[in-house]
Amino acid sequence: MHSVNMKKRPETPHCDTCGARHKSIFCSLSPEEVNDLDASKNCNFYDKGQVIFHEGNRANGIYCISKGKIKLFQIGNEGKEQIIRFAKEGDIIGYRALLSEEPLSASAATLEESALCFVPKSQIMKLIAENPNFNFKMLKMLSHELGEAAKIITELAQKPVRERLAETLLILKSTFETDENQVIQVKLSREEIANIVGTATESVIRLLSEFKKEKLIEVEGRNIKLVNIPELTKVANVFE
Amino acid sequence: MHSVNMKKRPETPHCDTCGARHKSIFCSLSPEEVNDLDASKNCNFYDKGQVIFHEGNRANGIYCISKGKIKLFQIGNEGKEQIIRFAKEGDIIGYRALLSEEPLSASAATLEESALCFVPKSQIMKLIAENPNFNFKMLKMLSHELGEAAKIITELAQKPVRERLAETLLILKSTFETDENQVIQVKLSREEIANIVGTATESVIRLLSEFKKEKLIEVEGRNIKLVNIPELTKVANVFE
DNA sequence: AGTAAAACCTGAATTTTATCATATTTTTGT
DNA sequence: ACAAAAATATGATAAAATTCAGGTTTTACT
Repeated sequence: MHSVNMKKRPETPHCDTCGARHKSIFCSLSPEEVNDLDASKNCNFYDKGQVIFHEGNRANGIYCISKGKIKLFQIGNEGKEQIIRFAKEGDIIGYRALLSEEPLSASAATLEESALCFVPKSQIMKLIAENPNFNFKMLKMLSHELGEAAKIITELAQKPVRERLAETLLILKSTFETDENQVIQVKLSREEIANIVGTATESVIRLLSEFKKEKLIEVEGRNIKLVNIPELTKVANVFE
Repeated sequence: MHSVNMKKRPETPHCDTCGARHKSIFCSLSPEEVNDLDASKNCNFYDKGQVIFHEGNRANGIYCISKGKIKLFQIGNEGKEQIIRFAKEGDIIGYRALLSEEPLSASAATLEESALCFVPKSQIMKLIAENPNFNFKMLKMLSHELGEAAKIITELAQKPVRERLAETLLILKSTFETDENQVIQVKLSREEIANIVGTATESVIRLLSEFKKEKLIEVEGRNIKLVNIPELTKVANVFE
């Protein structure tokens, strides 16, 4: 038998008691709806670096992240990865293609060991149709994401690499939090950081060294510690 | 009395007979809903270059474009305009902020004389709540836009200016059509084109001259004629 | 029609960023 | 533990793109 890049484990939690659900778009479902959701879902475990879905494929449902960290990315014409956004515990992915009825616009891969629950299209459509609150949350999430995307467009178009990198570090902080030592709680390669910022890997390496010299950050392997956030904010040239 | 940058004219059409409505998200409303819509709307006329709404303000409704062409843009930190998207007859604008309940993420201004109907939030919310078809169209539009934004992000991050400009011309063609002479049906300054592409005005001027020399386009003032679309597509480096 | 302002154009200098080459360190697999 | 592979680092060079400066043309306004 050929090897499969997905492991199924017995300890799948019921949606009712799933911690991730309480932070998710499914947080305010009725007990009955939660049961329905649980009955329709399919939970799977993924190693670090595994692909969950591929750009261009059809979307048959969405994935709710029970545990772990995910990157969503497109492959540009020269084969270069562009990271579009991140998702973590309680986030859902794959909804854009599902709702637009277009092929998936991005691929998704895990950044660490993760557990994701697949929820079929029918279940999502049912919730949209029957639960106005859920529907409204969906509209809100989509339009929020659209606003975030517009911000990124303006920044990519107008800011130099140094500013974009500084801002990326701050965005990573607000997305994944920092521990008690101000270390960003996600491990990315220099190449992956470059694929967020939209630059060459060497540029990221050089600029991170600069930031280190300037005592803005400290670096230990893939751990990045934010030492001087006010100054980093200045470098990022953001005022909001 | 101070001058007001908005003119009201008597010949406002009823939504029922409005040509733009038939191309819009309101196209499949019931006769009763159309009456409701018409009763709630407020149609206004704008000169070329007038601002319809300002980034950062609260959204109290959406605007449906009855006639004309609109640019949506953000102002970057150095005060530079970044054009995020365009809208034309039958399109709506302002829905993102309305649905996310965030401040407007972009400003909107007319590119030519335009007529826009303002539809208050209550009316939109009623349609979303009571017309599942309308609601679904809304979800579809938002998620489609989100996909377009993701494409733009990858292109801004990865493609050189020359490719982006070529692609921008092709996008303008598909958004605003060309006349029988292959002239793109929108008039933009070189600076505005630069503010789509994310580059300096001089770069746009230089590259347009290049394209002209290479017989890809012909230029007469702000009219751009696409002479060799297959070759322009190659320059744009797009394959879809 | 005439003048001012804005837009457009072009060249040269400068800056930013990417690429290439190569060395070192770290990780991975056996 | 070891070799191989991958990731990180750094310098040198090249390419891309912006900025600046100076024109010309076009548009707008009185």
